Amino acid sequence: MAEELSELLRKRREKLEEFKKAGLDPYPYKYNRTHTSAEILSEFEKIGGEEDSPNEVSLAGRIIAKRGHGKAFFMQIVDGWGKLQIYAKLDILGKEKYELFEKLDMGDFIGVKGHVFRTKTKELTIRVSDWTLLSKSLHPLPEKWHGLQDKELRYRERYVDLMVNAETKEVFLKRIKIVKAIRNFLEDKGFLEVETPILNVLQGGAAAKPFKSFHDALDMPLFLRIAPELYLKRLLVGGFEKIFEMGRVFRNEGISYKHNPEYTMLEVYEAYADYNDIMKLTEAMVLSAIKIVSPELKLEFKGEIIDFSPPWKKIPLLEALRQYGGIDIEGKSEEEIRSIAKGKGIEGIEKIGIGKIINVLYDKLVEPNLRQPTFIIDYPLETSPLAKKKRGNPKLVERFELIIAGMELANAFSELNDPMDQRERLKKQAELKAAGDIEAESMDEDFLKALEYGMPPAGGLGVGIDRLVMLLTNSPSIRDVLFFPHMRPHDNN
RNA sequence: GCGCCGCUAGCUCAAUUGGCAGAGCAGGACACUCUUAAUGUCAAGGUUGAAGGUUCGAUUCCUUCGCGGCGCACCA
Repeated sequence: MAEELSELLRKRREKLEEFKKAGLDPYPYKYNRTHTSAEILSEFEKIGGEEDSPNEVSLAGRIIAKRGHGKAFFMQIVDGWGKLQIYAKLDILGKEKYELFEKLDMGDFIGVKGHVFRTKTKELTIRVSDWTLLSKSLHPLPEKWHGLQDKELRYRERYVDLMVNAETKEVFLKRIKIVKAIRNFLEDKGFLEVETPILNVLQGGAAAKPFKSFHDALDMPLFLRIAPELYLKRLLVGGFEKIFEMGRVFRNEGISYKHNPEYTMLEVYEAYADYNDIMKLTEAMVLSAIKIVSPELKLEFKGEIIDFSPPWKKIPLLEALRQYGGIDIEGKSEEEIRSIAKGKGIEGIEKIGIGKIINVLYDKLVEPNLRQPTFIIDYPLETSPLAKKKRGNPKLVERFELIIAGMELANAFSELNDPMDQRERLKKQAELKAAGDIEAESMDEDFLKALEYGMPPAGGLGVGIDRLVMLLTNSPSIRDVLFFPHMRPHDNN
């Protein structure tokens, strides 16, 4: 193995040995720092050109730049809060400590102690009186000017990407704030955060292909959840009136700029509310997150300006087909709609039902053209087995999706709570499943039993958190907002 | 799953028509006590993603495979 290491890796291992020989522990257990980089910058802001800080500080972090000058040395240290420059001098450290200091590599963690002063170029800097090795780095860092550019490496070795590309870290800090803003918004409104099973006996709550797993002791197959919906509704039955869950769901489907096999979904349920109430809630909640990154409610996404100023457009699906697709299917027979779809070049629709055809028409003709925030409302009954029929039109359901930049951000309905109706709809789903539709819902008798006990009228909402973060951070791919997006493994291990 | 593009030193990138594979940064040696993409001098660093083929000669042309990116399909 040792012979196969490149020059650079070998050199670093040699240095590790040199440090050990000099009596340094390359991996000590702890370090007492008095300040973070940000604390030093704010606390010693007023220090002038000629003076040193009255007290010594200590700082810990990673070396990200080295500038040697013979008998003096500058380095940049980065910690969790920012960067700070340090300055070491042979006179102060003494020959032995200074020569070891010179041997430090980019990427090594050190702790330094010293007074804070301001350099000729007005930069706050620690004058190092003592230093400690905290962790020896054995790999070279990427180029200091361009950083790590290769997308594959950035996703695979995210730790390096985070180390050297400040913009990457920014995106994830924003993600954390966005998630927090949404939690705060819901908690302020009296919603309680709950947790439900991820290992499911049945597949349900969405139209999607699940991942399969297996429980050895129980000797039974399990599915990773595709949505928490049916468990959250059981909680409505149990008496929780305002609840939400933010968590990972898993879908065994293709990967694209807006799809990852596991992603973070927010689901919200409110008793005694309908989809109109949920629409208002959704708008207010998303706006509370947008304010984190853009108080003026306008932002750029992939070169396009998205204006989030409320109120957002609200268009019935059939109306959207007229406006964006140039087709009018209102009151048309199934035959006529099929021929319209064929006329638009939609393939493979002979076997699917009329509701699905309308969905396909919508997906092809409308959704890509919806760039500004828009609620599409009132969907065909057939494709929404968990939503209540629309008041005054039983062919439709009370459902909306929030579309921004051609992406579905949210999906919500007036939740179906009629156990007889729900049983009929799940029966149809079970038939589809038996006929080979792997995305169809399962017949969930326990869920139906819960509904039979009585579930209050309620509105429910699902939000794709990753996609929201994409929009708010101008990230072109879902992989850019996931610390560790799914990647095929490489051969070499 | 299909199509197009990419893969060259640790990193960022060059390489003319198929003719000795190069630079910057990082790393090494030397010099340098306020630099900040520090600077100067010198030396080193490569199975060009993998395997095969065509050719006197392949980073370059062809085939297969791997990984990635983008688009399409599927989906949220």
